[in-house]
Amino acid sequence: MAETTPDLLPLETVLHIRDTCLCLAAQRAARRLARRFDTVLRPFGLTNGQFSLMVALNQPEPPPMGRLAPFLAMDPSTLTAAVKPLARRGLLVVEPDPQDRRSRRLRITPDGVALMRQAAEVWRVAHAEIDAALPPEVPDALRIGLGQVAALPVSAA
Amino acid sequence: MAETTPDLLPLETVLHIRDTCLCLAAQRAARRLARRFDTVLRPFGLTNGQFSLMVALNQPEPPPMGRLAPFLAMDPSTLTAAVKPLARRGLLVVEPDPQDRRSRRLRITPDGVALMRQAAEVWRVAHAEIDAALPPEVPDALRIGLGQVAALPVSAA
DNA sequence: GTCGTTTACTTTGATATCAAACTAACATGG
DNA sequence: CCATGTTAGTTTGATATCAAAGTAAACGAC
Repeated sequence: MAETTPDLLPLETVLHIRDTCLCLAAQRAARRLARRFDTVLRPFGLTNGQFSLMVALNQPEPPPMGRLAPFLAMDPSTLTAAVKPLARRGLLVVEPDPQDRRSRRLRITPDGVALMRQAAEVWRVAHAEIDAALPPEVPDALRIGLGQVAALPVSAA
Repeated sequence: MAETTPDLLPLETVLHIRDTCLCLAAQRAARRLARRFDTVLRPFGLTNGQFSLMVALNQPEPPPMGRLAPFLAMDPSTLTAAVKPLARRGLLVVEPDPQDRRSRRLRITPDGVALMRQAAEVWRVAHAEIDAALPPEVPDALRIGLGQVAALPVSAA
């Protein structure tokens, strides 16, 4: 009787991690939501992340990248990369800040606004479907909890 | 007085999306958690996603990729790519299933088990820190809510 | 048996993600 | 001034992510 399987971690450890790890739970839920929004936004050539970024640009003053990255909880270099396809399509323009030439502000263009008007409507429909598919108390509970997780410090106290 | 800003979306629309979009909230929280676990797992050369995958391999029967992808809510092609660096390091081996040669099972190696024994301990510490940093009712509420989101169908009903 | 269909996975091409190292510009102490 | 330190973004290299198209094997109807 050949030994084909190496020793494993204790089963209880594995089940404990699988059932309690918030990182895994968040990744799974985030992927599922991302795929749903990617699907409905595909007619506009936008991904869920591009949509969220474009929403954040709807401010009277074009926000500098240094404010957007923390808001989206993403690395500055990720934002640099994310801007490129949107700028290439003319949905936003990158403007150096005259007051501080290190800083770059992202300004949504009229084309970007026009696209987002339509995209916001399909967002509304898709989000209503998700809200309706969850038990009524879940969406708000998630907003509160996810907000507190996003507000956690990057490293341990 | 030059017009420098194009028309924007209605402010109330933007604020509504920003404050209620579960997709954005999940992405932000997932990124924050991912970065924290990436940090503590870095000494082992593992990312949070690699850790979750390796945890899932601790089964008496090596699971086929076709079961792992849905469990992790990821695309099969993403799993194919994720396996490569782990196989290259000898932490797992890919075994064609003799019963169905289309199917491939992922078997954790003794090296993989040894690494995961250590990694599981830092996971425990890091996760306890996160639990402690959140209001006491939040972690369980998130587990429930995130589980229900992950269980949503990929496309709308 | 064999042809069409379905299933399991891979490949390709594009974007997403971050760490580390880098550049440019501001800021400040001397 | 200017030398030093800090801040804002970018680049590079690696992995992560998915859609679309492709390959190979199993299945099912006939």
